Amino acid sequence: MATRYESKTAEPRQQARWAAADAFSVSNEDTGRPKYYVLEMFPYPSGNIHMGHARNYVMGDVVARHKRAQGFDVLHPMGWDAFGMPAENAAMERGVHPGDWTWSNIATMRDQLKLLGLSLDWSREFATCDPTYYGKQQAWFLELYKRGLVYRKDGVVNWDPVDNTVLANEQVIDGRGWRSGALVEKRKLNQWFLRITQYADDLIDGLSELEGRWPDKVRLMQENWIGRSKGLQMKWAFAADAAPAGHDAVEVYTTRPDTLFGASFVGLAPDHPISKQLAEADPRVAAFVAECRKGGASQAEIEQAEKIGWDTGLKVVHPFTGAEVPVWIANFILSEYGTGAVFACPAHDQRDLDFARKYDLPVIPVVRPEGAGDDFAVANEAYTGPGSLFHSDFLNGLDIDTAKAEAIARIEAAGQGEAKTIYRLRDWGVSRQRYWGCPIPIIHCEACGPVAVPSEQLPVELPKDLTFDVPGNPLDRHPTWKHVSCPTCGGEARRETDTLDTFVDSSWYFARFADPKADAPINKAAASKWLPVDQYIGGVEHAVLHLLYARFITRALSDAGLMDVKEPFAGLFTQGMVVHETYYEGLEPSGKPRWVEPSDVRIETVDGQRVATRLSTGAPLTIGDIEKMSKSKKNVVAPQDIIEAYGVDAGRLFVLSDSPPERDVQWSAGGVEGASRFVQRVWTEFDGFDPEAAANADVDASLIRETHKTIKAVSEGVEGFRFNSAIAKLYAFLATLRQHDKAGGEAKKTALSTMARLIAPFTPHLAEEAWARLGEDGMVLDAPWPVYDAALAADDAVTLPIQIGGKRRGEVVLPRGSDNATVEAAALANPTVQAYLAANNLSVRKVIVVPDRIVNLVAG
RNA sequence: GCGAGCGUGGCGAAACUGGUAGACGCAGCAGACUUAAAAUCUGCCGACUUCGGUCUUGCGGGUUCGACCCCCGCCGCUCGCACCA
Repeated sequence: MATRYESKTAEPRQQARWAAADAFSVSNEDTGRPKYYVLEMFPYPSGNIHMGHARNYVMGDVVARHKRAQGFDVLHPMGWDAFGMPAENAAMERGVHPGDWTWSNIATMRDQLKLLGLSLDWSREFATCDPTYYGKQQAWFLELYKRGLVYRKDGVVNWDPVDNTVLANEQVIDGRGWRSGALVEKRKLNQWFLRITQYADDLIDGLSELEGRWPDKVRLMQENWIGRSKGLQMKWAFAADAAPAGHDAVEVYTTRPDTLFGASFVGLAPDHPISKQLAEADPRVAAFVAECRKGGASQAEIEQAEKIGWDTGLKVVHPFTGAEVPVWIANFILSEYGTGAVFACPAHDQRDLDFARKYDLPVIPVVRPEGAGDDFAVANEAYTGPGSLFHSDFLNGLDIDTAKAEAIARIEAAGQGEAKTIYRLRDWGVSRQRYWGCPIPIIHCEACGPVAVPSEQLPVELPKDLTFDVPGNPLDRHPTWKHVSCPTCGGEARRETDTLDTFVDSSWYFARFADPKADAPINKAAASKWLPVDQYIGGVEHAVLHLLYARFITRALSDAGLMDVKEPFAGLFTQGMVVHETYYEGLEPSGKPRWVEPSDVRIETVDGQRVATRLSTGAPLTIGDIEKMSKSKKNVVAPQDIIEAYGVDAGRLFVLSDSPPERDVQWSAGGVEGASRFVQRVWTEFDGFDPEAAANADVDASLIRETHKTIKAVSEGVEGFRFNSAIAKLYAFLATLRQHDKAGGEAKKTALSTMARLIAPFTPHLAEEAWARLGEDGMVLDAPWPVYDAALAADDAVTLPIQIGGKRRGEVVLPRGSDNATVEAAALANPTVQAYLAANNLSVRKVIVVPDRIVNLVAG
């Protein structure tokens, strides 16, 4: 009688074996084996491991275990992205110290994570809030400071009024703070910046090397974010005697110098220095500028906003024709982009056209599509397509690219401007007015200015004795911490009280994992062994945040000689979320649904409809949308509960089996039960295996074929990140094994041994138990990945579908590799085919044979 | 508005470079075992059908011996950027 598989005892037993063998610690010494670095985006210690984490880390674990079986030295570390606002919020709400709160969360989550049976090298674990980590960050920060990549400036910054701190451009989503969701305000502050724009070209150009190993989507998002455009920066001189004081020209930027002959006005941003100067002199201009600022901030408003303008009465001179062109102030011109001023060619730019139509300004087409005549005109839609120049003097007849080059050449020759590449990307503002972050290692001295903290004084540690009862930066309020003497002159000085954006912490942690205890920020030799990360796995939400910052910092640190790698992540996979149906029992008076937890819900099918009832009260429930698991909607399923009920392996299997990894997976109780059944059945196969049972030649041949087909399919599934397909093949292979449950001999044993090794990345505990039950040596963990043999997988006979005119009408079974003439003869002789042809009065005109696949009869 | 992606049974999905659409799982139905239920096992499970078949991958067209796959035009959904000159 077969025994039941007890995950509750088996899983801890196997985890203990791995721990006793220290199975996942990996050495920095050269072993002669190739290296493979698998990394999942490390978690913020928010309190508990949730399903999204679990899916992320299980995917990484599948890759890590598979690569190990393939003979690689696999580095698979784990750490904690431990600085951040929630810790300070907890301090304010509950009076706990952010550090205590964070470290206790880490302890909880580490235990939860260990339940998942991940092949992690825990000896390399660290948290970014540990001075042994952030002190090294301060060291390299100062290195970049020395090299001019860190600077301080007054600037208009994004201010999050809820978190009371500054945000970088990347951290403002739809005008709101990425974390708090509060509407972001503009403030003028003195801030520290990292010169990411210096790497703009390199960051774009590097993307092409990642083709194929990074999702196209992410590469494109980064490219768009950096937003490189090539164009012309040029001066439009004011007409004689008409210049405003202190200005002799308006400097504009354009990507369409080819359309210069179509210029009908020059536009200034409301914040342009000339606009401001005019506003000071004329209250009507001031009123107009104020009108432009009103409502400007939010996206929806910008979209709706009508174009408005103010004719300054000033005129500038066209560089080619000498004609006078009016200067307008317009609300749609951005002061932060380019020079904050443009020349407008309404015929070939929709915004300019909308504006020109409203204010009745000339619209002169200068590019016409192929075939259009001299009368080509635009109505209310600007022409932005390809074509050739006309109405344009010396540019007439040229195509757009040639005309651009020619216009630029003429302007440059005349000394009126030059070709220029500009970027949408701004420097990265890294100052945060918060306590729980890495202190910026700078001391401000009245006499000497900002001075780097000397290296022997690093790390600059955070003080512990603070109060969090008032808003604002607690560091700044600390009675003594900021008062220091100047390292240069010894005079009275003040520490920088801003801390670094936490995205700085996560911009180099992957390099620190190479040797987390190194004296240098990065152990160059160890980093050279392991980096780049071969497979990085995480959510798409970091496409232009973390992933861009990390690429920048890696380049900067390499240029500073701290490491030797430019591109940190050779392969990237962005995984989908874990989502769950929501349930609610009526609405609150406020109109919000009264959410009910899934554990309190029973789903039945009544008359083909899914009906939800509340278990505890029997009340009928409404089934809501399928959404990302979140506490507020109560649609959360905790990994620990699943492990308790079904075991880790069933949970691991389910999060990977139901959807492709890049897509969201919908959690369902039924789904995980199915996975749990699979675990049981696999065990039953191994447990019931009788090594003494007699072999059977026919069964052996088909088992061997299926074994090899499965090896191929599962290997390809794992390598191609199609875990769901790989798992489906494993289910199918189990069905095959079950069909031959009485079989014995070598073929059956090989099939089972292969099964154990193929399931090992997904259900490692079960695989170990099965391996041991089979009497194999050692751990399946160290067993080599099965090798596919095409010859053994090949069927002797193939079933060829017979199509007539592309529709399947019958089939014929023939030996594999039959020649076309044989196939053709067999198809034509097929009784079903003959009957069909006769019934429809058709005769065969042509026969197409795809060897071993299909035969198609063209009939008429 | 611009850019990218997606659309296949009741549901999640599969189909490798154009070659038997719906593998595998969930839900459902029927049966076996059981005093009964659960568990387990076996079978069925796209739609229509006069049981011969016919239709079927969002809609309309095209290319091809053959299209979920390639091309053109629509419709719908999701994501990213958003007055970037």
